[in-house]
Amino acid sequence: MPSRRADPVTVEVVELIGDVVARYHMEYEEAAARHQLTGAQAKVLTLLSLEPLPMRRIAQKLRCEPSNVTGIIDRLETRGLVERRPDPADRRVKLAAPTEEGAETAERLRESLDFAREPLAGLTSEERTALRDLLRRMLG
Amino acid sequence: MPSRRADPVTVEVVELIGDVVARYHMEYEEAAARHQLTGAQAKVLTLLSLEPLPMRRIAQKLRCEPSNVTGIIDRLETRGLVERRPDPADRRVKLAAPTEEGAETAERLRESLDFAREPLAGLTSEERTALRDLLRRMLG
DNA sequence: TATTGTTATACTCTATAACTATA
DNA sequence: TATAGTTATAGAGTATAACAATA
Repeated sequence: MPSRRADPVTVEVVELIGDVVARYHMEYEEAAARHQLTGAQAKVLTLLSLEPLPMRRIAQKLRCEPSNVTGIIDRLETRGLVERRPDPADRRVKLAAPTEEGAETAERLRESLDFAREPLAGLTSEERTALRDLLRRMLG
Repeated sequence: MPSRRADPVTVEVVELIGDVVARYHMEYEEAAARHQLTGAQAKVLTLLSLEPLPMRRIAQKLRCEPSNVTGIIDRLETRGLVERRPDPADRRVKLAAPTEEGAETAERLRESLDFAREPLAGLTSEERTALRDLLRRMLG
């Protein structure tokens, strides 16, 4: 039960992280919307652009129930961005994979996702490295 | 159009921030769920625990349409955590305010929201200060 | 029997548009 | 007329439970 009173610096860091989270989400949703995608759809399309995945694996990555993935993939498939392929090794499995258009959309999405790239540009190279090391240590 | 290729350190910092965001959200939703609240309900209850607000102001803070706030407050009110009060200065306005139970719930929620407090404990005082300064500069 | 994906259902959050009561 | 809040509606994401096909 880590409910000890935190020191002022820790409190401020937590608040700043809250600001970062809010800003990240806003920019992510906006970037997705620019491509007529919801946040969840953008996330899945980005995942699949790295490698095709079984529905089950997508649910695990999203930390949601598999039944939800059906709808998300349905909507991406309707738009021609994703397709379902059989898995030769297991006929129960369906592999979701981006179409050519889906891959292009994922690439444009990645390019337009500049979160923290611009704000980070205001830091010196040494500061960015220091930030990286601190975040690494924080995340364990 | 800031689509210049980012240096490797920047890319890694962006990824780390993505990890922080994911973890923050997971822990926030879990803390809310422990009190039978959704993320949106927890956010609103926390806002109102600082000061009662007109419906319109809540929508602005949440960056959503005012019509959505009606439902969120409805559900909090049904559970006896929030109440709507008239605004003496403008009879069109309704002020949402936590009940006593709502205030207690908000307080317990705050205590259980230990995100980054534990991970931050692994850093030295100097490191936390450095992290604070870097995040401040990053957020401008 | 166990697993994969789907369907059916219900709830929450979301935006849009139309409505009401005030101002 | 303009503003605050609500209602009505529709779409998306979520969890739960039950189901078919396959392992």
